[in-house]
Amino acid sequence: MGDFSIGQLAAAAETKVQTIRYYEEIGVMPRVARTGGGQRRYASGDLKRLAFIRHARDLGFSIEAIRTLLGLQDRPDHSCEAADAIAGARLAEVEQRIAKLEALRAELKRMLASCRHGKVAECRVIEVLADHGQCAHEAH
Amino acid sequence: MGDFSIGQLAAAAETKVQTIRYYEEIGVMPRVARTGGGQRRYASGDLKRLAFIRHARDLGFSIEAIRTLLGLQDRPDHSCEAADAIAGARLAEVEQRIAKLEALRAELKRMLASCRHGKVAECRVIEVLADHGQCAHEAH
DNA sequence: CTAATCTCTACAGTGACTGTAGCTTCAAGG
DNA sequence: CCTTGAAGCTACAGTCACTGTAGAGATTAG
Repeated sequence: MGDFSIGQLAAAAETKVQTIRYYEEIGVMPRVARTGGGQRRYASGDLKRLAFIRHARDLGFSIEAIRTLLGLQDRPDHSCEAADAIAGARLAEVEQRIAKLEALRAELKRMLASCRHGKVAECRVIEVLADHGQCAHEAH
Repeated sequence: MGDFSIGQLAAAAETKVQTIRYYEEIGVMPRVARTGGGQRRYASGDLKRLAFIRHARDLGFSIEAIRTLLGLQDRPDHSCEAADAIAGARLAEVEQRIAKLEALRAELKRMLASCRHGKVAECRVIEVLADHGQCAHEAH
């Protein structure tokens, strides 16, 4: 069971060294024991915690949400309702974001398709940007 | 035609007053004339420029991209190639983002669907977050 | 023992705003 | 003309989640 330096931990979790120190500072990673010279030494449990955090971040959870999820992990007997609520909220966010981006994609495609690739004066891309009224979708 | 205060301009463009001052500071909005007492007074051309910026921002263009697009507007005889390139790059970004979010949505749905809503100890949501290996998609 | 690599702290910078404090100016009503 | 309340002014701090830098000290392989 490991006795990693911060660099080894970073490599193992595909993170940057600074990010780990930042996580320690904001309290989502623990303040671990130090060598005589003051360098951090991590164990395998710390790697698991960091992997959890990174994975949740990759899924777009905020640090605050992760803080709650980490807190839940420490109370295994508790109902997981709160975890479900957080994941559910994240799903709703993602679905909204997708809908918005799809409208945006359509708009950009339309813009690009109608451009005749001539002079700026008659460029549809510039024109559409200048006049919201020419947008197909009112959404944004 | 117009002789707006900053508040009226903000209302007309559905922006905040501070945002307009920020745009002035970073040089995408002009430093306009002031009243004797030092308050900004805008004309209709300024509203058009602000609307252009806001619309482009709503479509997700960065301020740097917008700076270039605004520069192009001032050279109507120039080819609009650069504008097309910027819009094309934005479209590619949006498509990538959508693909990533769709993978994410699938992941979150799977997580939530397999949770039995019991104790934290056997919660699939927590479990999947802890172990990346349980993800269906390797993408992220 | 030395040289190369790593790690340390502390702080500044990113993007695109947003919010706050403590003032001054403006416009409308009396 | 005067007051009052809303709106404007500057300057700066805060947001989020890192990322980068400087200048020092620690560790490790040869």
